Amino acid sequence: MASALGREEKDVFAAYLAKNRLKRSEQREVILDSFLRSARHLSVDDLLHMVQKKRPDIGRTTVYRTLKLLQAAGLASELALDGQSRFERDWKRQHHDHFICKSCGAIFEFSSPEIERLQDEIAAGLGFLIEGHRHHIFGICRRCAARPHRAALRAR
Amino acid sequence: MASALGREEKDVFAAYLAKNRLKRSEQREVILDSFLRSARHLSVDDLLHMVQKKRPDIGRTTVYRTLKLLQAAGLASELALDGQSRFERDWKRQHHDHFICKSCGAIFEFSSPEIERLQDEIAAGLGFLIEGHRHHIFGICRRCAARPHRAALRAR
DNA sequence: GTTCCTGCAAATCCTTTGCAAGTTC
DNA sequence: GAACTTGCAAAGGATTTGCAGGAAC
Repeated sequence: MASALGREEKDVFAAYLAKNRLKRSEQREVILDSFLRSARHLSVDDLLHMVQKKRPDIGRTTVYRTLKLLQAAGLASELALDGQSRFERDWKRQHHDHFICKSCGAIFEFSSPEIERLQDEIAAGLGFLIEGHRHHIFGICRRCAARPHRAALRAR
Repeated sequence: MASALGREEKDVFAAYLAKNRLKRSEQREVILDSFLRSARHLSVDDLLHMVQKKRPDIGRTTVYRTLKLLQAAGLASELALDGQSRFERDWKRQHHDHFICKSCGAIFEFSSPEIERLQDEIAAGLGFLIEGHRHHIFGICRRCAARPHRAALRAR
């Protein structure tokens, strides 16, 4: 099973490395594998911990560096959240944006072709060439809204 | 003229301080005044420099602290951009979002009631209570698009 | 007088970089 | 062997905090 998981992405990464005359390494393989198995929206620390369960000697620096490569290869995308970045799989995923719960920190995804279209129209009106966008909605998720005490507590 | 500029905002700030048993100070006045005169979307450094033209002894820490107060008073809002925050006036301004030119760094504003409405609908469908949102569009502005050399240069 | 402010220096937090040693090709 | 990687420690940059002295109320 392990070998089938994210096979396509592993191939893409291998091709990316080859094309750029970079080398494979066990660290990079372990990091990519952990990344592919992970829940979405992980922080560098989340990923580091997963990775270190398999190879405790892999350092944080290497995780940072490998995440950069994954982004360059089109496999990961970064979510710049406040002070800390989070990363999610990006290979062949449709574009989407995020709701972020201020109470529990959970991140939900949404997408709206209509919003995208409106965006494009507005940009076109300004002569602006869109390269990307980030649309974050902050609030309280359904679950936290249903538990006022805990929600209030976590929000500090 | 100076006294008329942002009179309402100055009153709001004075009221905020009073209500919270905080004290006025010349530093806070100079900082608010500079903030009100400024172009939009200034960084802490931009504001610090403006402030120090009038009072070179005012420190960066005080600017940070005063910006927090201005936000709490509803006079300023923060734009968390990548590594560096920017601040803009927020008193009685209609909500808007931002285009950011990756080439020259310029920030343009836009707003779309339609997008807001779609957002609200999507959130409602998820049982999510919206508290706010940030919608940033990145790309190349009309001016930079018209000057390919300079644009390419600045983009590094 | 008490409480709040200020500026400095030091501390944080996240992320990047320099470098010597180890790997991959 | 040449070129690339790694992990550590140190550096970076933005922002916050501890604290002693100074203002405001």
